[in-house]
This record gives sequence, C-alpha cells and structure tokens, in this order.
Amino acid sequence: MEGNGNKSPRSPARRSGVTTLEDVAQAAGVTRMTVSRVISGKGHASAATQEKILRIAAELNYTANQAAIALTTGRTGNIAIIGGRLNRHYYTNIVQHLESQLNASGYQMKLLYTRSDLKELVLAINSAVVDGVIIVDQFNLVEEFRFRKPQFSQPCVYIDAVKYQGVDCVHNNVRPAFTQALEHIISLGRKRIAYASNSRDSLVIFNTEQRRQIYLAFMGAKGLEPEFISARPDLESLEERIQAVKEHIQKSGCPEAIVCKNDEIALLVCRAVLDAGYRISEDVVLLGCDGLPFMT
DNA sequence: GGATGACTTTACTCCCGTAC
DNA sequence: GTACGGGAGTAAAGTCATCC
Repeated sequence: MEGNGNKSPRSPARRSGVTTLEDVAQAAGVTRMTVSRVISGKGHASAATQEKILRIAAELNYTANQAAIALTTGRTGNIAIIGGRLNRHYYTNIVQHLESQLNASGYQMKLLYTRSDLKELVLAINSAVVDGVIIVDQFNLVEEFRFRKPQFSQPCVYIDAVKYQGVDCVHNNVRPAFTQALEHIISLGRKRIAYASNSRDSLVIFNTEQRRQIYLAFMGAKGLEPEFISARPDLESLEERIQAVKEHIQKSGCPEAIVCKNDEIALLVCRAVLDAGYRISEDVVLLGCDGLPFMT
C-alpha cells in the first residue's frame, strides 16, 4: 500500500535546499513515518518499499537533521570534550582515543577548546546540544559543573591520573607501570635515581603529582636517597630550562638514572644530559612515562 | 468471512526562537 | 502574551493480504 504523500498535512515552508524526510516521502509516495522506519531500520517495511526509499534518499542526498532528532528524542549523539592541554602529546593521545571510542559507540565528539577562561566553555555548553561532557585534566571545571548542576543535566565524567571522591571519573592509574619501570632501573644496578619534574622545588607542591609520590615511596622502600631535578617552569625559554637541568647535573654529577614526570620533561632532560657530556643508557638511564612513540 | 500478522498512516509531541 | 514553524519520533489506529 502506498500512502497519500502528495496530501501530506505538512507543507513546510522551506528555508533552504536541504532534503528532508518529507521530501523523500513525497518522492517515494509514502508518508514520513515509512521513510523514517526504513532509514532508521526500526519497524516493518516491505523489501520493495525499502529499496525504493533508500534509492530515492540516496538520489536526493538525504541525511537526517540532527537538530530535529534532538528535538524529539532529547538526544543529540554529541559528546563534548573539554579541557586537556592539547599542546601536550599525552592529552591529544587521550582525545584521539576518546574520539575512536565515541565513534564506535555511535557518538560524535565535539571538542571544545579555548586558550582563555575554560569556565566560559561551561557556560557555553548549556546552550550547546550535547548528551554529555567529558572533562580531561581540568578538575576546576568539574567543580564548576557540580556548582551549576541545577541548570545542567548532562552527565559529566572526569578523566585524569588522580581519583577524586564524589565525582564520576576515569582514573588513569600509573602506579603499576611506573613502579615496574623503577624496579627495572634497580635491576640494571642503578642506585642513584633522580626524579625530574617541572615543579619549582623538591617539595611536593601538588598532591596531584602522583608519579612523584610513587617515586618517593619507592625510594623510601628501597632505602635510597631521593633526588629531585627541577625543569624550572618559572623560566621563560626552553633553552633556559635545559640549562637549569644541565647546571644541576654539572654541579651534583649525573645521576645513574632519571625518571621524569612525563615524556616532555624527559626530552628536556635528554638535551641537558647530552649537553653536559653524558650518554643516554650507558651513563644514565632516562625514563619518561607518557607513551610518546620515540620514547618507548 | 473471520482471524491474524505485516505494513502503512494519522495525530500528536518535542523545544525554542520569531513574528504578530 | 500567544501562535506558529521547524524536522523527526512515538503510540495508536487503519489497511491489506493471506490463511484456514
């Protein structure tokens, strides 16, 4: 049976040349609902009707209007990703994996990024159409979402190496891998193991620096003296920071191994070690912990 | 011709900006 | 302040073909 597509109760005033469900229905001589069922694959439709509708939809370049779907279902198929220092390989890596997983689950990733106030993004997300929000590496934004909970109903998940109570989070536990790496260094006979980070001094400034805490606990358990190398984030240029590490090495001698907060610090330390006249591997074992391809 | 299932249609709904 | 338009989904009802 074919419906009275030409007598559709809707004759929308077209605002653009975009093909709609109505257009396909009229061309196929069926109703919008039949087209909808065929396109979505939900519900019954004869093989002939399916073939006809799919052919016409392809000819007319029909694609479902996501805004209209969101209107009826309340779902947009979009997930917003906020935060993450995208100039860091570690975070771009996370974002790439997130996109793969979201696409595999039928969602589209909407990456929201700004170099200014990230809280503005939280305000913007209220008007954006997304089904949920994933925050990477910006815990203050989680607090912002919690504060605005009454006006913001989308689920929010936080991703970082640190686990927070009372927050939906994916905790990236680096302890096993980092501990294994330290054990490997010990197995190589290296006893003087330093920790390099971009903290200003040897104190644990941020409790979020999990690797430093693991390092301290490990060295304590082995009865070894901890040693800290600061990559001096207060210095303007990269060369100055390399020079600061180099001066540490020249002043105190080169440690037998240096474990770094991340691969970027490892690259910086690598330059300093080489500039100071030492060899990587032979003189000093260098360890990063982010998974940069050339650091593994 | 009644029962059944497959197929299709109708009416209503969603939310929000805009026009009146 | 109210009505309307925008595009698509849902529930319920209607139509048709087939079988016994």
